[in-house]
Amino acid sequence: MSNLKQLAQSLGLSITTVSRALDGYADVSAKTKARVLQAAAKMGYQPNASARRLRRQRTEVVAVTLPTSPGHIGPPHFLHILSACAEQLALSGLNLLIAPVPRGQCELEMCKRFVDGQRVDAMLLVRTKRHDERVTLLQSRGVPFVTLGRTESAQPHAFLDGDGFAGFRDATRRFIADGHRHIAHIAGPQEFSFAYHRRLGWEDALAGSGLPSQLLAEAAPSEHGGYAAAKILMDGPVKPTAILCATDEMAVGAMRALREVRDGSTVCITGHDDLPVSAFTDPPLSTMRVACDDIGARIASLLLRAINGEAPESLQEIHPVEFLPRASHQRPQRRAAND
Amino acid sequence: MSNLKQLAQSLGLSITTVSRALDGYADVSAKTKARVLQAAAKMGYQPNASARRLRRQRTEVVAVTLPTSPGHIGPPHFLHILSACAEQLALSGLNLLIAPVPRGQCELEMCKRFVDGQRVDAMLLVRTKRHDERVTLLQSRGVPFVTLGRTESAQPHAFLDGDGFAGFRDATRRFIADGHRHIAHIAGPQEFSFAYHRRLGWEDALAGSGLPSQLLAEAAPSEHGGYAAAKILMDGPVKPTAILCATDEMAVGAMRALREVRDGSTVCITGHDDLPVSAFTDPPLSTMRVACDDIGARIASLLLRAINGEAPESLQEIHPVEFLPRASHQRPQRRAAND
DNA sequence: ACAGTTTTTTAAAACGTTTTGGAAGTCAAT
DNA sequence: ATTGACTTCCAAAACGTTTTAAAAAACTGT
Repeated sequence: MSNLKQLAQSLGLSITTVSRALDGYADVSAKTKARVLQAAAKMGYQPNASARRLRRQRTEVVAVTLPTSPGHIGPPHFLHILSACAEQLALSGLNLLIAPVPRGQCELEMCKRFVDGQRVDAMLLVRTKRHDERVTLLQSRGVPFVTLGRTESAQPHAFLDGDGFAGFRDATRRFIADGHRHIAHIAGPQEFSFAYHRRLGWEDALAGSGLPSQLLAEAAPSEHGGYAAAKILMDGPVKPTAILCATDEMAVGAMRALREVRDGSTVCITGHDDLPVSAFTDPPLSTMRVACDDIGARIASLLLRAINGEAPESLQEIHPVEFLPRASHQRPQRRAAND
Repeated sequence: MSNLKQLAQSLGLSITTVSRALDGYADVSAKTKARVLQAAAKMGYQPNASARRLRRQRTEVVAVTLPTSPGHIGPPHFLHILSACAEQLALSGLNLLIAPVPRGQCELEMCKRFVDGQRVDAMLLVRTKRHDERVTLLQSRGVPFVTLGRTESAQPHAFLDGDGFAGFRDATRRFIADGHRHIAHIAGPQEFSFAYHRRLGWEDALAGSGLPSQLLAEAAPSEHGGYAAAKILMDGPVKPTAILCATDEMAVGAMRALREVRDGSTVCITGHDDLPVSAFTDPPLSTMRVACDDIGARIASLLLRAINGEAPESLQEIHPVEFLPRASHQRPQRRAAND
């Protein structure tokens, strides 16, 4: 509505002086500075974002494209992370822009528009694939970016990841120690980095104990995917006594499938992500989470450092995954009597 | 990277001609247009967004601030809606910008920055309150906007809402018809428009049958809120035999509280929103949803019409709410044997 | 070959900011 | 009074588009 020119005119000052006063330069007298600040506050002046961006050649925007699988938007736990990340970025004057990817459009196209249209200073990539063309694109364009989850890109890039391999390996070992011999895994689509590493962890533990790893089902990372996969596993010749699910959502689906098998046996189950709902399932779902309270903030910090030109090699973090024991991973015992 | 000037130079044309060719004006010869288009495609030219916005005086951006309650981001079902909305907006060249509100910052401040910084052509408001200061702000600024949920603003504004009143009234009547006499309601914070109307619906049905409406508990719209509220209700002097929860999330929490009461009785329960998880709880949660497949698209359409200057009075939609019967609202019967 | 008409191209202004490089004013020291 | 240093201010350029208004070029029919 109001712009610098009007503000300057109303004060009898030049545009330059007003601009500098607002930006807190030292070469404007204390008196005029106060006058300008007051007037600006009174008429609610806010600099026009487009003009500022055009002149400054930076947007102060970090974008993340949010993939929306058919009828399903990325796991809710992304949003907690993004929210924390936005909060931290805001401290440095950066805005986080979440852009849902329309079903028709491919995500790469969207990245291209952001980058080539110079709409962003940096990008955040979630749902990274082992071979991710978004990474290739951004590397070729020289745009700073951070991925949530590793990739197998030849050229190093900034990322933050949880140690899904160790998490699933250790959880599997725990089942083995508990006497389980038929331990299944409901895996996410293996092109995704996170799903791949989790499967590898499960396999590694089984191999370490000389157990076979044929109780594997791959499915969409949703309740329905977990449900369908568990159905298949329970209909197989060898019934699992324990199942590790790649995500909590899948575990919730799988639990329903297990309830539908009424042979008196109990199948132990675990998930990953610690969704809010997981503490409220029946039985409460034992799960895992990246053992770091502020992944969001850490990602923000990586982004800032990437924007400042730090080398990708020094912007890579892998955080341990912690196990959250609740009821669902334990053998029946007196669970029914307790909770 | 590349701009119009470079493109024009490389073609031996003026900036004007190139620009007009790309925009498909009729006053540029077919031959040169083809030449320009080809060259632009080859060097991957994308107009600089800031420059274009500055000149055009519009941003082609619609923003929605996403409130993030402490440690909790707005219900996941918002995101489905937003995603569909983004998809539809994209068809008209508009981008949907989701901006999580940092915990420290108040949402109103954020709206102000968007509006006064001329960062948006319109805004979408979710989690509307009965008396919403964001509405007042936007009205005073004359910025087009649509709210998801009514408000009690004196001045009319564009909105889309579900008929939560009728939904909860009818669900309550259904319980009454089933013979229930102690029907509780776990309500959301009453400053929120949706929570208020749902409670009114419940009360209306009770009053219509001469039943008292003292079995009311208000709580945060989360699993934990529902859990705590149900605990209180079940500890009261008069135990409910049925509970309507304002949201599915609250219902999930309440179901856990009900499981912890082991007196052999079964309490019927319903939610609202039809979250993905609700079909997988035990028992599957009977719930409600706005009976409209494409709320997101409808919101997008309202936004576009608001941007085009249509009067708010003609941009108000209230959609019926449909009941989704699953198992949780039914008296025990042979539920255990079925699923 | 010329005026009239239509098609095709372009120079220049504008959008609202930031920033560069001085200019004008003030003050102290000579 | 003049110099130099310092403070305070400002004109003008620049960012990359779109758009207005007009120039140039290419056709008409005579």
